[in-house]
Amino acid sequence: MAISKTRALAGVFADEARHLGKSARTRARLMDAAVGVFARDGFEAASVNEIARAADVANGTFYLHFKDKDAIATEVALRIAGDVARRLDAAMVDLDDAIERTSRATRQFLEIACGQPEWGWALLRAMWSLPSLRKQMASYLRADLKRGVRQGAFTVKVDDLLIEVFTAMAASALLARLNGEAGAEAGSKVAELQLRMLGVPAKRAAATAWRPLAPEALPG
Amino acid sequence: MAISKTRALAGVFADEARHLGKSARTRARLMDAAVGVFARDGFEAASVNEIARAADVANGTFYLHFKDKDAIATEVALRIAGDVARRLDAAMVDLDDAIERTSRATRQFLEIACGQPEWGWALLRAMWSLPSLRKQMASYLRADLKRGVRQGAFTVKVDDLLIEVFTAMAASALLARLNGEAGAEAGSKVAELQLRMLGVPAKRAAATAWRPLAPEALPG
Amino acid sequence: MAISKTRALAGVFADEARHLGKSARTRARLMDAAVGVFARDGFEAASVNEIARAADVANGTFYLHFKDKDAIATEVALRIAGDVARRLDAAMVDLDDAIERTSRATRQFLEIACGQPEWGWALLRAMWSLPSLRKQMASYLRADLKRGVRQGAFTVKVDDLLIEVFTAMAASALLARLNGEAGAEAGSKVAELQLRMLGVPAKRAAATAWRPLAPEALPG
Amino acid sequence: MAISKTRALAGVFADEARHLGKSARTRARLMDAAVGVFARDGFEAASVNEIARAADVANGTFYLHFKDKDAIATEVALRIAGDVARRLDAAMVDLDDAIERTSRATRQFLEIACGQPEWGWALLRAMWSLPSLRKQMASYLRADLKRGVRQGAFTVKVDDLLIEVFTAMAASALLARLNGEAGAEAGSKVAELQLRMLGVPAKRAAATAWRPLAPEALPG
DNA sequence: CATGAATGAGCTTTCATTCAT
DNA sequence: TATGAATGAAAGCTCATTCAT
Repeated sequence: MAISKTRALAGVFADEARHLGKSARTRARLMDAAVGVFARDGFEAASVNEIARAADVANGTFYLHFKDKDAIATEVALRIAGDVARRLDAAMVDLDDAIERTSRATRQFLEIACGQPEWGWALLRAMWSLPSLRKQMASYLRADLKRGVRQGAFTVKVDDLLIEVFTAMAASALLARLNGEAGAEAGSKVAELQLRMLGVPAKRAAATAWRPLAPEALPG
Repeated sequence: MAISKTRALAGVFADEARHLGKSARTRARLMDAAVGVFARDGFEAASVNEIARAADVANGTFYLHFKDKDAIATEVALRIAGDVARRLDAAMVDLDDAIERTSRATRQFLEIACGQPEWGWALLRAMWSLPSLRKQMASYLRADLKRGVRQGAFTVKVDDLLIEVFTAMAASALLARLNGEAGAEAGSKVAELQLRMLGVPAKRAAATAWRPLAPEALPG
Repeated sequence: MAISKTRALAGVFADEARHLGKSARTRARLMDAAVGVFARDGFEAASVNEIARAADVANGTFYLHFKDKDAIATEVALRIAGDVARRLDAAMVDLDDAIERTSRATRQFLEIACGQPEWGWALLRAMWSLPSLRKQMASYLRADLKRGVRQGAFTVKVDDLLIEVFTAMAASALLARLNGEAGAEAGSKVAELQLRMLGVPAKRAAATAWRPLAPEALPG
Repeated sequence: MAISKTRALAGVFADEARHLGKSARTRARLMDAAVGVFARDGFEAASVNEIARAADVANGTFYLHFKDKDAIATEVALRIAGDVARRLDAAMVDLDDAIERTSRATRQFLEIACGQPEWGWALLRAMWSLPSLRKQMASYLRADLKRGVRQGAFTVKVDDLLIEVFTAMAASALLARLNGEAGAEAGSKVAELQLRMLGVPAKRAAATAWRPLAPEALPG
């Protein structure tokens, strides 16, 4: 516990960089700080000085590590997205059923993003302004949707628009949760709607989406 | 055609104010300019100076007509949303079937927003940063969804989250169209997905969503 | 009483101009408004627009009557100073004793200026920034001081510096009263100090400075 | 002499900060510049940009060192007042006679303030708009006036109004000297008037106020 | 590598002033 | 005369970015 507490304080990136060189550690501190500042002030209102201050480095130091505000924002977003995707993947590595996979992906995505609201906000803002991020997340998703079609579970054509729409549904639920307008059940609600949309019979959709998540599948 | 071209150049608000006093015309010019700047730069990045320049008035003139950027943004967003809602309403005044209404609302919303891409972008950005705008649009939608439940066509619970999700689906399609990633068929695609999600049988959903829109129902 | 109330509402200048042409009346309204705005906001912070608004005329109208803010300020100050001087003069027309005259001048000046705090502030600010105003007020004063020397009551050399110092003493008392730091007795206190400074024996100075002012000598 | 000339050019604050860090030196330059601009334009009319230009730094640099115009004005005024008070105090440390002290305070105050006309103007303007400055200067004065009363030399009641009036007399002499309307004798003249006002017999007042100031008591 | 003082463009806002009506 | 919309210079202030140390 003490360790995880320290982790939280130091920030996830700083923690990962603990054993790297000084430069990498400073860089990581900046990224952790950026996540916090973006989440608090929003991307536009965040200032480089503020990020540097939060990272406890001189403002000039920022520019040794990042070209500008956009650069750190993009990097942070991609790293977060990559991390989230990796965790989702790991949680579903031995799961074959597409319906189950799709439902879990949405539900666990929300759990992870809401468990670390700062990351959640950063992700949300990044999904809005970084198409490349959406593309990255889409590749995992596309595979599962295609799998569902192959398995005869989904009766839709899998194309870019479907991916966008599916993603937007999850994103809107994330926004509602981060805003406090929706509770923990939002994940199941949206997963159910998504499955219905994909052609899963209502009963099956409800059963899958509302089945309790195994504790080991939850974020740690 | 010549006329509609002039209209486009002058901007919709300026056009409406053509016969009003000088003050109202300047105000309208500023609103048209704001639409363009918000659409191009986003709300946060837009500057009052830029809006004034686009409206071809001195920067000080802006403050004769609006207290600040928020004031013009809110007014523009509400006027646009009101205009769109009015047009949707008018097109469906004699339509009773909820499935039909819901499908049409999404499809025509996209037609209208894409027909005037600047308005489309402004709407999209406003929906992101003005919750009040989402609430306003939601009220129309909620009525139709409830109607569908009453008619036995929709098998979902109508709550805030459903509204948000439904709206997000339309918004994601709008984004794809404005980005050029999706074509005119995006409206039907999304409408179909929405109907499936609401519980409409796949066949009926497809039939309704892809039925050609009567020309008179299209925006003029 | 009703009349004097109306006077107060309309402003002194407007009242004086009641029977003049329209232009003169507008001009007078502007001057009354300026007195109020200068007193409330200070000269620097006062804006022409605000004066025009207080006078209930269009902002452009201001420039038909005054070249700029300085012009109206100077004119207002000189008119006020002239008015005050006239009233002081009238109240002392049959008074020969220089000691008495000097004491009364200070005390009644304070009464008048404090009776109309807006005029008081305007005067005070004007005395600070308009040397010409100080010169104007000085001429009356110089006559009385010389009279006192002639009468053998004052044992000082009457020169510019004495006038300035004497005036500054009255002004500082005015400031203290307008600030609420001093009460009605400030006039007598300062008058006594002035007389002592001029060489009047302490007893005589006190007796004169603290003798109740005849009611008819008070401002109406 | 060459050195003292350089000092004058660099400004007193900059000179004091010569051996400090770069930040402190820039800050000092800004304060010197502010003294000059306040003296020339007055506090209200002075602009931050103008101060920065006079200090030969970028406008943004100003805000690295001071929150706003008020902050630098207050600091400058207090530093000047403190400096003047310290010098007066030092020159009178072994002086017991209240009459002598009071006379010297006024005369040397004028010498100091006129020896550095910019500081004189800044002081004058600050006394007008910063009551806190008057209060600070008053505390020294009050002690000497009370001492005079204790010693039986002054026959007045020492209260706030007396302090204000006494201060105003010195200030008016300072103004006259800075304006060029009065010469070096103004100090003695005013000191004499002040002593007479306080109750010192005319002869003694004149003798004290006009006694040549020892050279070592003059500002260096 | 890191620092942090300095920069200056650019933002929001106010306001004295002009001018077509 | 009077109006009031429009102007544009200039104010206060912020912030991404550079650079000497």
